[in-house]
Amino acid sequence: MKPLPEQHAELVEAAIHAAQSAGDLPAFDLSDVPVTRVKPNQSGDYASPVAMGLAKSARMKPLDIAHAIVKHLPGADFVGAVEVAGPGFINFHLAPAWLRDQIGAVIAAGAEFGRVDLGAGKRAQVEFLSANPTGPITIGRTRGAILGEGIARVLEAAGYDVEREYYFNNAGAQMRKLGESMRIRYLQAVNVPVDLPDEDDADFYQGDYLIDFARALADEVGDSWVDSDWSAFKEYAEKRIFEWIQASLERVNIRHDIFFNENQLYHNGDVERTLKRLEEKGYIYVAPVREQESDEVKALNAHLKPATWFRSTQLGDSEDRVVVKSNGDPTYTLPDIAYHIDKVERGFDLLVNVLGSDHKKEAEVVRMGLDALGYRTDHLHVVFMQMVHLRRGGEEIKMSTRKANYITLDQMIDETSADAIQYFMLHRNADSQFTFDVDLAVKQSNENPVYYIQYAYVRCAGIFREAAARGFSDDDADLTLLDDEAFDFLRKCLELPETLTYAAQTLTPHTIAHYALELANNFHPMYDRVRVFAEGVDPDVARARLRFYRAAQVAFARVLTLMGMSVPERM
RNA sequence: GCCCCCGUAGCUCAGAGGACAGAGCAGAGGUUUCCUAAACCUUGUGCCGCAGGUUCGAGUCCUGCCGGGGGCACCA
Repeated sequence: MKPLPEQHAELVEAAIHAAQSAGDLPAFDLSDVPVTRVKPNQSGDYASPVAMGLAKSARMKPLDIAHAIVKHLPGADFVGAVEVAGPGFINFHLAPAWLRDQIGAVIAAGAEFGRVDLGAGKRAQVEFLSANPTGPITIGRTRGAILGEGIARVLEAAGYDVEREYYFNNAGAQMRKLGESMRIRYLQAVNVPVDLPDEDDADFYQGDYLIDFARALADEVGDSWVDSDWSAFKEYAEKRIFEWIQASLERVNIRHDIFFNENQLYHNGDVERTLKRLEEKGYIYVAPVREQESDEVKALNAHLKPATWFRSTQLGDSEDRVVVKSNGDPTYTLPDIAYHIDKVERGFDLLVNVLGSDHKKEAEVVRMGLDALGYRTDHLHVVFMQMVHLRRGGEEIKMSTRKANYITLDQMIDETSADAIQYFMLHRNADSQFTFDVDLAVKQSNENPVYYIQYAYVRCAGIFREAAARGFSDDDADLTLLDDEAFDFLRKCLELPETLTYAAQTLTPHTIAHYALELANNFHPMYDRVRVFAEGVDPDVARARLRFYRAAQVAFARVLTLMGMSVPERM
């Protein structure tokens, strides 16, 4: 279904052209026709303030323009009463008959309800999580995972063909440290004396999980690995951690389509090729320090081993960036540019990358790298997210990843629920910090939006259980008997297409969470008054209401699914 | 120092250039012969950080300032 604001805008545009042809409006260029939703305390459902904006170019009073537009407005099944109000607003009321038909339309759409064709025929890729396999998914990474998956689902609902990708690096220094840490834990497990690095050692992974892995490994191979070096242990730890990550993700219904290993960019020569191409374009130089440094600094550092620099200042950067260190190893930047070239060359229409806001600079430099080589980057969007704080018992919990002072996704799920995590991780704008309140997430009351939303669906399901028990059917329901309050709720349901469109365009899945809460907010008070099986309800009215609740149920199932939440029949 | 984000009700936060600024929670009081009370009803709250500007119209866009957070590696 096309969003209603868009449908109204098309009518208004047609009306303006018709009015111009008829001489009721002068000729002028028309850009976008604005249509907004009308607030509940105003008259109408949708409104266009277009007349005010045209007053200058048409050299007419807004009210006269509005009347001219209304006069030439083409008919449409969804348009009921139309009025001009205030300084020149054109207010549209949805047609009652059309509204009644939407109940059947929503039911027929089912799981597809609200779908829009914004991305029809287009391919999108969402890269998210992309954490190196050095440890389990912590609460911060969870936000990235839920956000990425939320964006992917929104894009799918907006008609895109979506691929989910996980980019990882299992070759760098961090992985070597992991292997070393694992080796130490293994030696401990087989009772070989070994110095345990102290807890401030930045090279040592403190997590208990390595102790568990080491015990398991010792049970498996005995002490036959005591002379192995870090790489064997790295392999083992990596395998176990990846299994763990995927099992955790499975619990929140996240499955990536592609796992992209940074290594392949080295093996297939992409990294080297990227460097060469940048060099050919004159963006590369080799020197001990940045070429912008003073002669004094240069002379002072002339004896140092040179590094390879990307002249990003030519593309507006504040300083040039190292792409190959003086020891010959590339920095993260170079393979990252190569990776993005690969992504762009795979021909997606939309590329989304979910990153922590500490990667802002890096993302800019990668974009500059693509610009330098002439790749398009306008379809590349990076969604940055800020940190998650954790609160339990009214107190903030401090977390540090390396020091094993973290909380894993698994722990969070066990302590709260997968549904709570989905909702809370999604409900705030990505680029704002937010605090996950463990106590609130498990609270079974109206303080907790998770249950409030799910309960709306459960209440619908309850009605149909009752109907089945009584053998009462909604066939041939006469919807003219349906209550105004129910239609108000239906109007809210019909906002899903425009909400989805907006969420997809701005890559803001939190708007869906807000919408879901609004929907529940509109539902419960109505449910309280619009009863199906209560004393004194005429059977024909009951039939109409039952039919309506079928549509309401579809709407709640849809928003819950969009948020990755479960759709419980009972609570 | 440079860059990014934020500043809206007591709290947490929505807000897509349009009409009188809006949700949830917290506070106070009430509701159950009825499909689950994980619910409902009633009730108060705003110098939208400050100052300019653009606009017919600014919480929304621009500039400056103040306050808070984050980022600015030959780490990933």
